[in-house]
Parts: sequence; C-alpha cells; structure tokens
Amino acid sequence: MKIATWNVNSIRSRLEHVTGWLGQNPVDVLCLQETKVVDADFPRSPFIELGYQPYIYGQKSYNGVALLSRAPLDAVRMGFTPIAGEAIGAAFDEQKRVITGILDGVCIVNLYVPNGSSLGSDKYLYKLSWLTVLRNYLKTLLENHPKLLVCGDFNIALEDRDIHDPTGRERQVMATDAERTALSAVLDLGLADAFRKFNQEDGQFSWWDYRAAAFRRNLGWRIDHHYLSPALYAAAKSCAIDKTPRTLEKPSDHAPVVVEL
DNA sequence: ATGGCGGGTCTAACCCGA
Repeated sequence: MKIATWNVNSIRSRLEHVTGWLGQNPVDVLCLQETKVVDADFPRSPFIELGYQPYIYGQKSYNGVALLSRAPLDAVRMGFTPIAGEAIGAAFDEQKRVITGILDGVCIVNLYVPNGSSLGSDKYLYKLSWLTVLRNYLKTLLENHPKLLVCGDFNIALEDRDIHDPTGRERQVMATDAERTALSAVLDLGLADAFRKFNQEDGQFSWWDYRAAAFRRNLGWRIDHHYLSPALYAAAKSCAIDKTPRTLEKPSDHAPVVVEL
C-alpha cells in the first residue's frame, strides 16, 4: 500500500500537476492539504476519471484537506468533532484541517497543522492549542486503530537536520522549542517518523520558499511527514520525498512525500 | 529581510502562508 501527502497550495491552481503526478505515481491514497476551495467547487471529475474517489473537507480561500483513494474508504471523518466531541471540536473545526479514513484496516489521518505566523502571535498560540487537541484526538483513535498513519503538513521541523540553516531557529516559527515539545508529546503516544527509518541524511526537505531561489539553492525545511504506529512502522518498506513536481512551472512550494507499507 | 513569491478574493493603501 502506497500513501502520499502533498500540500498543493490550491487544488484548482495545481490541478494539472496533481493529476499528472497521480498518473505517473498511482498511489493508493493521496492526502492533500491547502486545497483552498469549498466542497461544491472541488474539481472532482478529473480525479474520478483517473480512478480516484475524492473525500473532501474544504473551505473558502484557506486551509482545506482531502483524501483521494483508488478504493472506497471506510469511516471517513471530517474534523476533530466526530472523535473529540462538539465541545472541543466545533470551534477548532471552523478551520478545515483534519480528515481521516480507513483503508484495509489502516486508519489514515490527514492533517494541515496551523502555520503559527510568528513566535508569540495569536496564531502561534492557536497552533500550540491545536496540537494539544490533536494529541487527545489521536490518543482516542489509537485505542481503536492500532494501525494508524498520521500524515500531512505539520509546519514543524523536529530536528535541526530538517532545516537548511537552524541558526536562530529558537525564534523561528516551525522550529521553536514549544512547537517541538508539543509535537513530541503527540508522537510520544507511539508514533514514529517513517522517513527517518530509511534516510539519516541532512539536506532532505519537503518545502522551499518561493522567494530567493530557495529551491534551486536547496534552502528548505522538512515539515511534511508520515508518522506511523509501531505495527505500521515495523512493516514500512520505503518513504521518500519526490522533488520532481517542485521543478515544474508554477509549482506548489511543497513536494509530495510517499510511504510504502 | 514586520517579506523577496504566489495562492486567495472584498482586485488593494488587501490577507495569508512558512
């Protein structure tokens, strides 16, 4: 089973890149983030024609996640609310950042973690709160789904080797100690980084700023991840970043990351 | 480098991302 995660920075602007990539890389499930479109306007038919069923959870202009699956998914859940309840979920689900589904007993959690803007801002505090809600959400899911895959755009680089230049990273959003601690608390539930099972190199990135020729100079960050529960981690066969779509004209600033289970 | 690019939409003296 192959599962990919890709922040596409608008599915409508990236439609040809995504359909082209799926044609070349027929993964079982593609997890999308930042679709930036309401469900009624999501371009479903190009994916149906490719043999993929879209499960979408979007909003206008910002955020938005989707699962594209070759086989029907079981128990698709939108947002935190179905697991966390209305009291916690309703407010956080105003931003569409979470969608889950089950394929062959593997529970796939697709996340778009808040960016956080800048250290100490309201958005930064929201990001930290969001991660505490995520921890409780995944704790409950793990109790019922021992085969759990949590992937997406985490907007956090856990280690200095995941950043091209970690100088000053403690004041830089995506790399502060508070963010790393919050994500580590999530992973301490029993989730491990699939990419690092296979690759210990530095200079391995999944996002490059559009500015300053960052991609050409490989000035990037590794912030898109696949985290696996122990049963899946032991069985994982490969995990790799595909930089090819980032070389195209008008690319997303993120590259897809593929894990094979 | 409180913003170089590139999404979005209230097409801007806009907002937001990472």
